[in-house]
Amino acid sequence: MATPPLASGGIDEVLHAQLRAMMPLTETDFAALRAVLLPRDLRKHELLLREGEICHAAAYIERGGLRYYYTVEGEERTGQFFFEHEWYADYDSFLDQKPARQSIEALEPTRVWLLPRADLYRLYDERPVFERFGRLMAEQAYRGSRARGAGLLNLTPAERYAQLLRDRPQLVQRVSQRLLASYLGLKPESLSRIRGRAS
Amino acid sequence: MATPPLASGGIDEVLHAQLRAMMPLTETDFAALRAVLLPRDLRKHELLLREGEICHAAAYIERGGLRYYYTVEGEERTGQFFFEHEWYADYDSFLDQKPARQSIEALEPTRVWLLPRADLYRLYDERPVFERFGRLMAEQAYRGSRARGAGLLNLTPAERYAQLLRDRPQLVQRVSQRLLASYLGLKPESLSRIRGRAS
DNA sequence: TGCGTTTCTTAACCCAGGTCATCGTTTCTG
DNA sequence: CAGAAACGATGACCTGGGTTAAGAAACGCA
Repeated sequence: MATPPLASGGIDEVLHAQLRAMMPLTETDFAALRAVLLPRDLRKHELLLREGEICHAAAYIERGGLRYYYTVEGEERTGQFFFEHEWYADYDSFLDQKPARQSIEALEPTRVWLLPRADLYRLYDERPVFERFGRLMAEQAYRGSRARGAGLLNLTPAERYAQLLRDRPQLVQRVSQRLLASYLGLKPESLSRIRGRAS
Repeated sequence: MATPPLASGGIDEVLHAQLRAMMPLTETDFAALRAVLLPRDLRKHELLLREGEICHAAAYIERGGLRYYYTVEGEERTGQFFFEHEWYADYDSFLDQKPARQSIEALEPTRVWLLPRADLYRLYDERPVFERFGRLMAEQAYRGSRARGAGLLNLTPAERYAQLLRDRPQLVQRVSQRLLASYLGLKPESLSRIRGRAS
C-alpha cells in the first residue's frame, strides 16, 4: 500500500518535520505511519470522544482546535485546549483502555488524523523508532499535568490569567471567555472583573 | 556477590512481596536488585535531596516518612508525603538529570534504601522484567500528578481537608497542621478554622 | 433579515480564606 | 531543668471570588 491518498493534503510537510525533529525517521517509517492515519472532520461543538467511551485513537490536529472537559456538579470544567499541529488523546483512557472521564469537543470546524491505538502498538513492534514517539508522548502528558497542577496551586486566579495572556495570547483571542473562565477555575463574571481590573 | 548483608533486616519480605505482585520476578532478579540497594538513615528534618541538586537515585522507604516541598515567595509548599513501603524520587530530576526544583525532607527518623539510577538503567538492560517496574513507576507518577491537580481545581479547601481525613486518616495524625496546611494550599490559621467548623 | 439565545459586562451583597495580632501549650535544645 | 522557639487556637478586619440579577451586544438559525 504505497502512498495512499489518505494522508495527503498538507499535513505531510509539517508532521514529517515535527517527527524528524523528535527522532531519526526514514521515509518508509513515515510512510508506514501515514498509511494508518484516518481523517476525520468535526463540526463546531462536535465530540471526538464522549465521557464513558474508551479512547481508541490518538488525534493529530491538522486544523482547528479541541478542548477536553468534564462535569462537576452540573458545571463544565475545561482541562486543556489543543490546536493545529498538536497531538491529543485522553491518555488515561488510551493507555489503560478504560472509560474516559472527560469528553473531547471541537472548538471550531476541525480536521484531525486519527492514529488507532492498535496500529500504534503494531508500529512499536515493527519499527522501534516509534517507541521513542510513545515515550515522548507519555513524558509530555506527565509534564503537562505537572505544569497545570503547579499553576492551579501556586497562582491566584488573576495571576493565572496574566500568565495565560503572556504565554498563550493567541488562545485568549481564540476561545470564548466562558471557556477561558472554566479553564482558569473561575466563574465568567469573575474573569470579567479580573479583566476589568487589569486595564 | 551472593546475598550481601546490605539489604538485610526486614525489607526483604515486604519489598519482595510488593515486587512479585507487580511483575514476574525470580529469586535471582530480586537478588540483583538487593545487591545495588544502598541504606541511608535520615534524622528528622534532614534532606535527602536539596533544591538545585540532581536526583541520582530512587528511594524505597523502610520506615519513617518523607515530604517534598518547594518555596514560593519565601513560603514552603508541600507537594506530597510518602511513608514506609513506598518508593519516591523527584521524577522530573531523576528522568532528565536536571536540577531539582524541590527538596525532599525526612518527616521523622527515617531509613531508606537508595536505588541508584545507573544501576536501575543497567537492570533495564540486563533483566527486562525491570522495564515493567520502570514503566509502572512512570505511570504512578502521572496518575499521582493528575489526581492532585484534579483535587486542587475541583474541591474547596474544606472539601480537600475532608477528603484527606477520609482517604488518609493516618496522615492527618502523623504530620503537623502546619505541614497539612501547606499541602492543602492553605495558611495554618485557615486550616485551624476549618477544623473548628467541622466539629 | 429578524427573532431568540448566548455571551459579556456591571453592580450589590455574601462569605471563606488571608492577614495581623494575641495567648496558652507543646516541643526543642542547651 | 529552664528558657526559647515552634505550634495551634482564636478574634478582628480585609480582600477577592461566588451568587444573583439585569441589561447590552454578539451570534445563530430559520
